[in-house]
Amino acid sequence: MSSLISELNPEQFEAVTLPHQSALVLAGAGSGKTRVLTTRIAYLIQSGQVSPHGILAVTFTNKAAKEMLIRIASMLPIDTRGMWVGTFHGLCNRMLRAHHQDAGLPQAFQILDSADQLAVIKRLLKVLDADDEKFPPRQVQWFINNAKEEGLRASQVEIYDDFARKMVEFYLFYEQQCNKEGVVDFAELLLRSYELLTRNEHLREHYRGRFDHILVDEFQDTNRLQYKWLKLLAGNRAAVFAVGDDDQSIYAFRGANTGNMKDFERDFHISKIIKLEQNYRSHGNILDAANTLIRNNSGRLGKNLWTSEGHGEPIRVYNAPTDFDEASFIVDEVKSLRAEGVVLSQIALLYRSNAQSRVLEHALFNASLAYRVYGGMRFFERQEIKHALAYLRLMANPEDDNALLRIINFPVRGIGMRSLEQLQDEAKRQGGSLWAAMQQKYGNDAAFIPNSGDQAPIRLESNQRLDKPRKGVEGFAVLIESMRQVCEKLPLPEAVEHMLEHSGLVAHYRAEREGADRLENLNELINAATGFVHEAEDDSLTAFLSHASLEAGEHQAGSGQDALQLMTVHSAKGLEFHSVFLSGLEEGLFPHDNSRNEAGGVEEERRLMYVALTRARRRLYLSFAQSRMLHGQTRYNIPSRFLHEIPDSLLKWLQPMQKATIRNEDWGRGRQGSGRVIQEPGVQARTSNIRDSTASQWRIGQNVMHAKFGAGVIVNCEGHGADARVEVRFGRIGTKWLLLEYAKLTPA
DNA sequence: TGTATGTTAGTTTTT
DNA sequence: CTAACATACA
Repeated sequence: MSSLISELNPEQFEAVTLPHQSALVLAGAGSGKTRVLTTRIAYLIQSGQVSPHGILAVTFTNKAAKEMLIRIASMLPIDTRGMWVGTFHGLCNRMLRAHHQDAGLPQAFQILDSADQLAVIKRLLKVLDADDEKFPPRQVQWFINNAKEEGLRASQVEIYDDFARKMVEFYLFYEQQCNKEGVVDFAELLLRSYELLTRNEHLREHYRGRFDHILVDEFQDTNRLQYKWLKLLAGNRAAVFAVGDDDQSIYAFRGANTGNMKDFERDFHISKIIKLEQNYRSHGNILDAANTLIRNNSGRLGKNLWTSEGHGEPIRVYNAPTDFDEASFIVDEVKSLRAEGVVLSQIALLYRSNAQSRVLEHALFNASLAYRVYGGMRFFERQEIKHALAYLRLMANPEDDNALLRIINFPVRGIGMRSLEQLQDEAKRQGGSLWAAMQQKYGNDAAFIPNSGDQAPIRLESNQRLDKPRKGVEGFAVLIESMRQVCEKLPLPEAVEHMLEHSGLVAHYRAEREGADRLENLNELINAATGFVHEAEDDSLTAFLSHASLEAGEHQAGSGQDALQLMTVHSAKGLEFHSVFLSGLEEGLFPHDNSRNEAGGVEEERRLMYVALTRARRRLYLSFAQSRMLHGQTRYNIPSRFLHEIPDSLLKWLQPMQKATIRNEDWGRGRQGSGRVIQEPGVQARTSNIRDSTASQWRIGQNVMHAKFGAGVIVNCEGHGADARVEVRFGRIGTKWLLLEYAKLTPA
């Protein structure tokens, strides 16, 4: 026991050993948040205050949940598999599976991921003959999810105009369709579970009696519904231990509600907030930069990171003429870092939006530096995997129209629009699923399924193709039903293999020119099933399908080789690196243009910046480019306001290497007025102070100052003499056309 | 039914 | 500029 808690600092110790009461722990970046959370769980169990059974710990990502379980297992000699540790969605799924009848769901209900959900909505809008100009499917999806995350059913949504009326109508149809098919989307998992506990007093009391301690990770990311769910589950008995950091709330755009922290204080009568402010990750300068920056936000709960380590190196800032130069600067620095002995996997290249990775990748590729981009297509989202899963889903739950439509003619088996329309009409007439309509049309199971009942299972040798004798819709129905019968009796991996072979998927991709990768992925699906059977408590097909929906899998097969890490700032949250390059620090990019109009948008961007800064342990580079190719156009941006929010004393402005291509413009020096130009070996001073004022004082890309609007950059020029006008992009105001004769512009 | 061309949008993302 | 999506055509 003492070994568990002996190495904690006083605040961590207090948090870990808190008696049975609800608490809010404000855990700064790198302050040992996960450690506190898992150590508390171990402490509670080891000290006999609670059994593993009485704990519920919830996180947002599968990765975090897995990490938590691993750490608990390393501290305690217990089997963690039965513990209620998981994501909100995972735990809700678990609850709904256990009480599917009470929740009004079929036993094998399937989970729709976002893409599936969108497909259902598109289908529905088509059936309703909705104008997809006025009602884009994505917006309908957004509306429905938003409503659900507010805890509202279609019948409960307030209708304030015709548009909302239409949206609610779609929502209602969508609800009915999902119920008919026995499918639930992500938000539905939460909402169903919430409603189940609300309505069913018996169950509510059961779970309230069971969970003495509820622990919540990344509490600042909870949405309204998740908060209500927690509150409902906790009742007035459980101790809720919420850990979070309001300064790292970067998901408001998807419903995260920082207000939950303040509500939590009130609703759970939190008398004292424990703050973890000692940072074990970064050197002082980095923390000072982050602290100063975030102080510009209002309504913070308040927190200041500190370290017992020294100041460390200054933060390096680089002002590049173009995005291309910025990339090559990064490449050069990475090379010298590597020469100093920093491994590539400890270096991160961060950017605000994915589009920015392109120019970086290009430069890295040319320099033959190994890199890995995060955030691409994930395993269970791949087309071929989606197809395979659709077969499995249809076998598990034939009412799943979405799955059926995906594969009824894939691989092609001669089912065209006409047969499909007939089927859909029939389904509409019956008010049932497509599968049901199929049976109606082609007779019931017994009539068209060979070898059903108690006879020996169909023998499926590789030379015997089931889909050969019967074509079209009937053939498809026979195929699915016979595969279902066979797979029922097989262990999961073999069932998957059987399906892959007999569905024709393998043959299809084998015939395809570019199908090798897809075949490999299909093979990997069998491996995934094998792995799942070994790890999971429940190794049924339904459980595997839930797993596939809830856990889309690692982004890419980690090649394992040492490589640079490229990712958005969002995906870097929770990670740390020896060295971090943050590129594209420009107004319009970071903070992003689209955030400027949103309420609290810039503050969220600032929190994002805060997250970015605090990823670095030892060395931090900030860079921006004066011109950048975006959407096929060259954009001229001014440096990000965030750069100006970091004290000069922490920064070291690097100078570009002198190259033959350097243009004689006013780049290559530090921020105006800073006067802090520090030379370092290998880096030369700015090219020249001499400006050719006669030729073109005002040129595109020129930085200027305006008395009223402040710093800007010229993005366009036209006219001559008294008519001469320039278009200037200012940070906050946007772009303006100014007559040179009147606007008092000065070069900056 | 698949290809070919045109159109349009283009933050962040986990479940 | 590109990639994804949609509509048009063979």
